[in-house]
Amino acid sequence: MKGDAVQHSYLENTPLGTLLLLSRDGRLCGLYMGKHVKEGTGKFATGTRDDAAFAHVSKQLLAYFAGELKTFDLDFFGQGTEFQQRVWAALCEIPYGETLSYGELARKLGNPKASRAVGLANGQNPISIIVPCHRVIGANGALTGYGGGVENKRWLLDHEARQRQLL
Amino acid sequence: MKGDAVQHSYLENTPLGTLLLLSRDGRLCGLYMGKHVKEGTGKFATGTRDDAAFAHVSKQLLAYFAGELKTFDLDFFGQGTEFQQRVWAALCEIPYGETLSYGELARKLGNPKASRAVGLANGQNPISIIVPCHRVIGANGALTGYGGGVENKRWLLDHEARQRQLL
DNA sequence: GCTTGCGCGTCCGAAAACGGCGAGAACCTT
DNA sequence: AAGGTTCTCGCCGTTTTCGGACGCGCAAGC
Repeated sequence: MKGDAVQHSYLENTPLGTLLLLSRDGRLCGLYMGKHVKEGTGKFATGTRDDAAFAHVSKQLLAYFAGELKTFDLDFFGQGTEFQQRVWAALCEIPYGETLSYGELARKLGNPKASRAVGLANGQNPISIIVPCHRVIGANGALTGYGGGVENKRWLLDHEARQRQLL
Repeated sequence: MKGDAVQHSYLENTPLGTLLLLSRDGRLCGLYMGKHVKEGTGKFATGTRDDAAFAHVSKQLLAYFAGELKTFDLDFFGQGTEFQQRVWAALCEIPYGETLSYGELARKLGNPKASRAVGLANGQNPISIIVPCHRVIGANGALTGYGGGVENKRWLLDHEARQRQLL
Protein backbone atom coordinates (compact mmCIF):
# COMPACT_ATOMS: atom_id res chain seq x y z
CA MET A 1 0.00 0.00 0.00
CA LYS A 2 2.63 2.45 1.12
CA GLY A 3 5.88 1.60 -0.61
CA ASP A 4 4.43 1.28 -4.07
CA ALA A 5 6.70 1.13 -7.06
CA VAL A 6 9.90 1.03 -5.07
CA GLN A 7 12.67 -0.86 -6.83
CA HIS A 8 15.48 -2.46 -4.91
CA SER A 9 18.89 -3.96 -5.42
CA TYR A 10 21.92 -5.04 -3.43
CA LEU A 11 25.50 -3.96 -3.97
CA GLU A 12 27.72 -6.63 -2.48
CA ASN A 13 31.33 -6.95 -1.39
CA THR A 14 31.94 -3.27 -0.81
CA PRO A 15 34.39 -2.14 1.87
CA LEU A 16 31.29 -1.57 4.00
CA GLY A 17 29.74 -4.93 3.28
CA THR A 18 26.47 -5.31 1.45
CA LEU A 19 24.51 -2.18 0.61
CA LEU A 20 20.76 -2.06 0.01
CA LEU A 21 19.64 0.37 -2.67
CA LEU A 22 16.11 1.66 -3.20
CA SER A 23 14.69 3.84 -5.93
CA ARG A 24 11.34 5.24 -6.90
CA ASP A 25 10.38 6.84 -10.16
CA GLY A 26 13.97 6.53 -11.24
CA ARG A 27 15.30 8.47 -8.29
CA LEU A 28 17.38 6.95 -5.55
CA CYS A 29 15.40 7.06 -2.32
CA GLY A 30 17.35 4.76 -0.02
CA LEU A 31 20.83 3.45 0.69
CA TYR A 32 21.29 1.27 3.72
CA MET A 33 24.19 -0.65 5.20
CA GLY A 34 24.94 -2.85 8.17
CA LYS A 35 22.22 -3.26 10.74
CA HIS A 36 20.32 -0.39 9.21
CA VAL A 37 19.43 -2.60 6.28
CA LYS A 38 16.48 -4.14 7.98
CA GLU A 39 15.00 -0.66 8.32
CA GLY A 40 15.26 -0.23 4.58
CA THR A 41 13.75 -3.59 3.75
CA GLY A 42 10.52 -2.41 5.31
CA LYS A 43 10.21 0.32 2.72
CA PHE A 44 9.71 -1.68 -0.43
CA ALA A 45 7.03 -4.18 -1.27
CA THR A 46 8.51 -7.63 -1.55
CA GLY A 47 9.36 -7.99 -5.20
CA THR A 48 12.06 -8.97 -7.59
CA ARG A 49 15.52 -7.55 -7.34
CA ASP A 50 16.54 -5.36 -10.26
CA ASP A 51 20.24 -4.58 -10.42
CA ALA A 52 20.12 -3.09 -13.90
CA ALA A 53 18.02 -0.17 -12.72
CA PHE A 54 20.82 0.82 -10.36
CA ALA A 55 23.75 0.66 -12.74
CA HIS A 56 24.27 4.40 -12.65
CA VAL A 57 24.31 4.52 -8.85
CA SER A 58 26.43 1.43 -8.35
CA LYS A 59 29.05 2.67 -10.76
CA GLN A 60 29.45 5.90 -8.84
CA LEU A 61 29.56 4.12 -5.51
CA LEU A 62 32.35 1.84 -6.69
CA ALA A 63 34.25 4.88 -7.97
CA TYR A 64 33.73 6.53 -4.59
CA PHE A 65 35.12 3.51 -2.76
CA ALA A 66 38.06 3.48 -5.13
CA GLY A 67 38.77 7.09 -4.24
CA GLU A 68 38.18 8.29 -7.76
CA LEU A 69 34.93 10.08 -7.13
CA LYS A 70 34.34 12.82 -4.58
CA THR A 71 31.03 14.30 -5.62
CA PHE A 72 28.04 12.23 -6.61
CA ASP A 73 25.99 13.19 -9.61
CA LEU A 74 22.57 11.59 -9.53
CA ASP A 75 18.92 12.13 -8.78
CA PHE A 76 17.87 11.29 -5.28
CA PHE A 77 15.10 12.15 -2.89
CA GLY A 78 14.49 11.30 0.72
CA GLN A 79 11.07 12.08 2.02
CA GLY A 80 10.72 13.40 5.52
CA THR A 81 9.46 16.28 7.63
CA GLU A 82 10.31 19.85 6.78
CA PHE A 83 12.98 19.90 9.46
CA GLN A 84 14.57 16.69 8.26
CA GLN A 85 14.67 18.01 4.71
CA ARG A 86 16.54 21.07 5.90
CA VAL A 87 19.03 18.98 7.84
CA TRP A 88 19.67 16.63 4.94
CA ALA A 89 20.09 19.52 2.55
CA ALA A 90 22.68 21.02 4.88
CA LEU A 91 24.50 17.71 5.00
CA CYS A 92 24.99 17.80 1.26
CA GLU A 93 26.91 21.03 1.60
CA ILE A 94 29.66 19.58 3.76
CA PRO A 95 32.64 19.10 1.45
CA TYR A 96 34.32 15.77 0.94
CA GLY A 97 36.74 14.94 3.71
CA GLU A 98 35.55 17.65 6.08
CA THR A 99 33.50 17.30 9.24
CA LEU A 100 31.12 19.37 11.28
CA SER A 101 29.73 18.99 14.76
CA TYR A 102 26.02 18.48 15.43
CA GLY A 103 25.93 21.84 17.17
CA GLU A 104 27.59 23.66 14.31
CA LEU A 105 25.09 22.18 11.92
CA ALA A 106 22.24 23.25 14.18
CA ARG A 107 23.60 26.79 14.26
CA LYS A 108 23.87 26.79 10.49
CA LEU A 109 20.18 25.94 10.31
CA GLY A 110 19.21 28.82 12.57
CA ASN A 111 18.17 26.56 15.44
CA PRO A 112 21.27 26.92 17.60
CA LYS A 113 19.88 24.74 20.34
CA ALA A 114 18.61 21.95 18.15
CA SER A 115 21.83 19.99 18.12
CA ARG A 116 20.23 16.95 19.56
CA ALA A 117 17.33 17.05 17.14
CA VAL A 118 19.90 17.31 14.38
CA GLY A 119 21.41 14.09 15.59
CA LEU A 120 18.02 12.45 15.41
CA ALA A 121 17.27 13.71 11.91
CA ASN A 122 20.75 12.64 10.97
CA GLY A 123 19.95 9.13 12.02
CA GLN A 124 16.83 9.06 9.88
CA ASN A 125 18.72 9.98 6.74
CA PRO A 126 17.60 7.35 4.27
CA ILE A 127 20.48 7.80 1.83
CA SER A 128 23.77 7.08 3.56
CA ILE A 129 27.10 8.00 1.99
CA ILE A 130 25.53 10.10 -0.77
CA VAL A 131 23.84 12.34 1.74
CA PRO A 132 26.95 12.42 3.89
CA CYS A 133 25.59 12.10 7.39
CA HIS A 134 28.87 10.44 8.33
CA ARG A 135 30.59 13.83 8.18
CA VAL A 136 28.89 15.01 11.35
CA ILE A 137 30.59 14.15 14.63
CA GLY A 138 30.49 15.20 18.26
CA ALA A 139 31.81 18.60 19.30
CA ASN A 140 34.65 16.84 21.12
CA GLY A 141 35.66 14.87 18.07
CA ALA A 142 34.01 11.60 19.07
CA LEU A 143 32.11 9.80 16.35
CA THR A 144 29.21 9.19 18.75
CA GLY A 145 27.07 7.06 16.46
CA TYR A 146 26.06 5.86 13.03
CA GLY A 147 23.05 3.95 11.82
CA GLY A 148 25.17 1.69 9.67
CA GLY A 149 27.59 1.02 12.51
CA VAL A 150 30.27 3.27 13.95
CA GLU A 151 33.03 1.18 12.40
CA ASN A 152 31.64 2.02 8.99
CA LYS A 153 31.49 5.69 9.89
CA ARG A 154 35.13 5.52 10.87
CA TRP A 155 36.04 3.82 7.61
CA LEU A 156 34.27 6.48 5.57
CA LEU A 157 35.95 9.34 7.38
CA ASP A 158 39.37 7.69 7.24
CA HIS A 159 38.87 6.94 3.57
CA GLU A 160 37.96 10.51 2.73
CA ALA A 161 40.80 11.93 4.82
CA ARG A 162 43.27 9.60 3.16
CA GLN A 163 42.15 10.58 -0.33
CA ARG A 164 42.44 14.22 0.58
CA GLN A 165 46.04 13.69 1.58
CA LEU A 166 46.89 12.50 -1.88
CA LEU A 167 46.30 15.89 -3.44
CA MET B 1 0.84 12.26 -2.38
CA LYS B 2 -1.98 10.24 -0.89
CA GLY B 3 -4.82 10.05 -3.35
CA ASP B 4 -2.70 9.20 -6.32
CA ALA B 5 -4.23 7.88 -9.47
CA VAL B 6 -7.81 8.14 -8.29
CA GLN B 7 -10.22 8.69 -11.16
CA HIS B 8 -13.57 10.33 -10.59
CA SER B 9 -16.87 10.85 -12.31
CA TYR B 10 -20.40 11.98 -11.54
CA LEU B 11 -23.59 10.11 -12.27
CA GLU B 12 -26.38 12.66 -12.45
CA ASN B 13 -30.16 12.67 -12.29
CA THR B 14 -30.52 9.42 -10.39
CA PRO B 15 -33.42 8.90 -7.99
CA LEU B 16 -30.95 9.78 -5.27
CA GLY B 17 -29.59 12.86 -7.01
CA THR B 18 -26.03 13.14 -8.17
CA LEU B 19 -23.61 10.37 -7.26
CA LEU B 20 -19.85 10.76 -7.04
CA LEU B 21 -17.86 7.77 -8.24
CA LEU B 22 -14.20 7.08 -7.53
CA SER B 23 -11.93 4.37 -8.81
CA ARG B 24 -8.31 3.37 -8.50
CA ASP B 25 -6.39 0.91 -10.58
CA GLY B 26 -9.62 0.10 -12.36
CA ARG B 27 -11.45 -0.84 -9.18
CA LEU B 28 -14.29 1.16 -7.72
CA CYS B 29 -13.18 2.64 -4.42
CA GLY B 30 -15.86 5.21 -3.67
CA LEU B 31 -19.52 5.98 -4.21
CA TYR B 32 -20.95 9.00 -2.47
CA MET B 33 -24.32 10.74 -2.48
CA GLY B 34 -25.98 13.70 -0.84
CA LYS B 35 -24.06 15.53 1.80
CA HIS B 36 -21.55 12.72 1.93
CA VAL B 37 -20.20 13.81 -1.42
CA LYS B 38 -17.93 16.41 0.04
CA GLU B 39 -16.24 13.67 2.04
CA GLY B 40 -15.51 11.83 -1.18
CA THR B 41 -14.18 14.87 -2.98
CA GLY B 42 -11.34 14.98 -0.50
CA LYS B 43 -10.13 11.63 -1.67
CA PHE B 44 -9.07 12.35 -5.19
CA ALA B 45 -6.53 14.83 -6.45
CA THR B 46 -8.23 17.59 -8.37
CA GLY B 47 -8.17 16.41 -11.93
CA THR B 48 -10.26 15.90 -14.97
CA ARG B 49 -13.51 14.04 -14.85
CA ASP B 50 -13.55 10.78 -16.76
CA ASP B 51 -16.99 9.29 -17.31
CA ALA B 52 -15.84 6.67 -19.79
CA ALA B 53 -13.83 4.88 -17.14
CA PHE B 54 -17.02 4.29 -15.17
CA ALA B 55 -19.26 3.02 -17.93
CA HIS B 56 -19.40 -0.47 -16.42
CA VAL B 57 -20.39 0.82 -13.00
CA SER B 58 -22.87 3.41 -14.21
CA LYS B 59 -24.65 0.89 -16.35
CA GLN B 60 -25.20 -1.42 -13.41
CA LEU B 61 -26.31 1.42 -11.17
CA LEU B 62 -28.93 2.51 -13.67
CA ALA B 63 -30.13 -1.07 -13.95
CA TYR B 64 -30.33 -1.23 -10.18
CA PHE B 65 -32.41 1.92 -10.01
CA ALA B 66 -34.66 0.52 -12.72
CA GLY B 67 -35.19 -2.58 -10.59
CA GLU B 68 -33.61 -4.86 -13.14
CA LEU B 69 -30.45 -5.65 -11.23
CA LYS B 70 -30.26 -7.07 -7.75
CA THR B 71 -26.66 -8.14 -7.45
CA PHE B 72 -23.74 -6.06 -8.59
CA ASP B 73 -20.93 -7.67 -10.50
CA LEU B 74 -17.82 -5.51 -10.42
CA ASP B 75 -14.45 -5.04 -8.82
CA PHE B 76 -14.36 -2.77 -5.82
CA PHE B 77 -12.21 -2.15 -2.82
CA GLY B 78 -12.62 0.10 0.18
CA GLN B 79 -9.57 0.52 2.34
CA GLY B 80 -9.98 0.71 6.08
CA THR B 81 -9.02 -0.88 9.37
CA GLU B 82 -9.25 -4.60 9.91
CA PHE B 83 -12.49 -4.17 11.82
CA GLN B 84 -14.04 -2.02 9.11
CA GLN B 85 -13.10 -4.55 6.47
CA ARG B 86 -14.89 -7.24 8.40
CA VAL B 87 -18.00 -5.12 8.80
CA TRP B 88 -18.12 -4.19 5.14
CA ALA B 89 -17.61 -7.78 4.09
CA ALA B 90 -20.54 -8.78 6.28
CA LEU B 91 -22.67 -6.07 4.70
CA CYS B 92 -22.18 -7.61 1.29
CA GLU B 93 -23.78 -10.80 2.52
CA ILE B 94 -27.11 -9.22 3.34
CA PRO B 95 -29.46 -10.20 0.52
CA TYR B 96 -31.30 -7.70 -1.62
CA GLY B 97 -34.39 -6.37 0.10
CA GLU B 98 -33.58 -7.73 3.52
CA THR B 99 -32.45 -5.87 6.59
CA LEU B 100 -30.44 -6.54 9.71
CA SER B 101 -30.01 -4.63 12.93
CA TYR B 102 -26.69 -3.22 14.04
CA GLY B 103 -26.69 -5.62 16.95
CA GLU B 104 -27.38 -8.66 14.80
CA LEU B 105 -24.53 -7.70 12.56
CA ALA B 106 -22.25 -7.30 15.57
CA ARG B 107 -23.20 -10.73 16.80
CA LYS B 108 -22.52 -12.17 13.38
CA LEU B 109 -19.00 -10.77 13.60
CA GLY B 110 -18.34 -12.36 16.95
CA ASN B 111 -18.30 -9.04 18.81
CA PRO B 112 -21.77 -9.18 20.28
CA LYS B 113 -21.33 -5.93 22.14
CA ALA B 114 -19.87 -3.94 19.30
CA SER B 115 -23.15 -2.79 17.88
CA ARG B 116 -22.30 0.84 18.26
CA ALA B 117 -18.89 0.39 16.68
CA VAL B 118 -20.63 -1.35 13.81
CA GLY B 119 -22.73 1.74 13.31
CA LEU B 120 -19.58 3.80 13.14
CA ALA B 121 -17.87 1.51 10.66
CA ASN B 122 -21.08 1.47 8.71
CA GLY B 123 -20.92 5.22 8.41
CA GLN B 124 -17.40 5.07 7.05
CA ASN B 125 -18.33 2.71 4.25
CA PRO B 126 -16.90 4.41 1.16
CA ILE B 127 -19.01 2.54 -1.38
CA SER B 128 -22.69 3.20 -0.76
CA ILE B 129 -25.41 1.13 -2.40
CA ILE B 130 -22.99 -1.49 -3.73
CA VAL B 131 -21.77 -2.26 -0.25
CA PRO B 132 -25.28 -2.13 1.12
CA CYS B 133 -24.90 -0.28 4.39
CA HIS B 134 -28.46 0.92 3.92
CA ARG B 135 -29.70 -2.56 4.81
CA VAL B 136 -28.76 -2.12 8.44
CA ILE B 137 -31.30 -0.45 10.71
CA GLY B 138 -32.02 -0.07 14.39
CA ALA B 139 -33.21 -3.00 16.44
CA ASN B 140 -36.57 -1.28 16.83
CA GLY B 141 -36.97 -0.78 13.10
CA ALA B 142 -35.94 2.86 13.01
CA LEU B 143 -33.62 3.86 10.20
CA THR B 144 -31.48 5.82 12.67
CA GLY B 145 -29.08 7.34 10.18
CA TYR B 146 -27.37 7.36 6.81
CA GLY B 147 -24.38 9.22 5.51
CA GLY B 148 -26.11 10.08 2.27
CA GLY B 149 -29.21 11.27 4.08
CA VAL B 150 -31.91 9.24 5.80
CA GLU B 151 -34.41 10.04 3.04
CA ASN B 152 -32.12 8.29 0.58
CA LYS B 153 -31.84 5.32 2.89
CA ARG B 154 -35.61 5.14 3.01
CA TRP B 155 -35.83 5.32 -0.77
CA LEU B 156 -33.34 2.47 -1.18
CA LEU B 157 -35.14 0.22 1.27
CA ASP B 158 -38.56 1.01 -0.18
CA HIS B 159 -37.25 0.43 -3.67
CA GLU B 160 -35.79 -2.95 -2.82
CA ALA B 161 -38.91 -4.02 -0.91
CA ARG B 162 -41.11 -2.97 -3.82
CA GLN B 163 -39.06 -4.95 -6.34
CA ARG B 164 -39.19 -7.98 -4.10
CA GLN B 165 -42.98 -7.80 -4.10
CA LEU B 166 -43.06 -8.16 -7.85
CA LEU B 167 -41.74 -11.69 -7.75
C1' DG C 1 -42.35 6.73 24.93
C1' DC C 2 -38.37 8.54 27.23
C1' DT C 3 -34.10 8.40 29.93
C1' DT C 4 -29.99 6.05 31.67
C1' DG C 5 -26.08 3.47 31.63
C1' DC C 6 -23.11 0.39 29.27
C1' DG C 7 -20.72 -1.32 25.43
C1' DC C 8 -17.27 -0.87 21.27
C1' DG C 9 -13.75 0.96 17.80
C1' DT C 10 -11.92 5.31 16.09
C1' DC C 11 -10.20 9.97 16.09
C1' DC C 12 -7.56 13.60 18.23
C1' DG C 13 -4.93 16.19 21.25
C1' DA C 14 -1.84 16.29 25.10
C1' DA C 15 1.90 14.39 27.56
C1' DA C 16 5.78 11.72 28.11
C1' DA C 17 9.79 9.15 26.41
C1' DC C 18 13.52 8.97 23.38
C1' DG C 19 17.76 9.85 20.80
C1' DG C 20 24.03 9.72 16.61
C1' DC C 21 24.18 16.70 21.62
C1' DG C 22 26.57 20.11 24.26
C1' DA C 23 27.94 23.38 27.80
C1' DG C 24 29.26 23.61 32.55
C1' DA C 25 30.56 21.89 37.08
C1' DA C 26 32.90 18.80 40.05
C1' DC C 27 36.97 16.12 40.66
C1' DC C 28 41.04 13.94 39.68
C1' DT C 29 45.87 13.68 37.63
C1' DT C 30 50.38 15.63 36.39
C1' DA D 1 47.13 25.50 37.17
C1' DA D 2 46.17 23.44 32.87
C1' DG D 3 44.25 19.13 30.87
C1' DG D 4 41.28 15.01 31.18
C1' DT D 5 37.21 12.33 32.56
C1' DT D 6 32.65 11.80 34.26
C1' DC D 7 28.03 13.68 35.51
C1' DT D 8 24.16 16.44 35.39
C1' DC D 9 20.96 19.02 33.24
C1' DG D 10 18.59 21.69 29.57
C1' DC D 11 17.25 21.57 24.38
C1' DC D 12 14.82 20.11 20.32
C1' DG D 13 11.92 17.40 16.85
C1' DT D 14 9.83 12.88 16.46
C1' DT D 15 7.41 8.86 17.96
C1' DT D 16 4.66 6.48 21.07
C1' DT D 17 1.36 6.19 24.67
C1' DC D 18 -2.49 7.51 26.89
C1' DG D 19 -7.01 9.33 27.96
C1' DG D 20 -11.13 11.39 26.74
C1' DA D 21 -14.88 12.32 23.52
C1' DC D 22 -17.71 10.73 20.00
C1' DG D 23 -21.22 8.01 17.18
C1' DC D 24 -26.02 5.41 12.00
C1' DG D 25 -26.88 1.02 19.25
C1' DC D 26 -29.15 -1.54 22.72
C1' DA D 27 -31.48 -3.10 26.76
C1' DA D 28 -33.44 -2.01 31.11
C1' DG D 29 -36.20 0.69 33.90
C1' DC D 30 -39.30 4.14 34.70
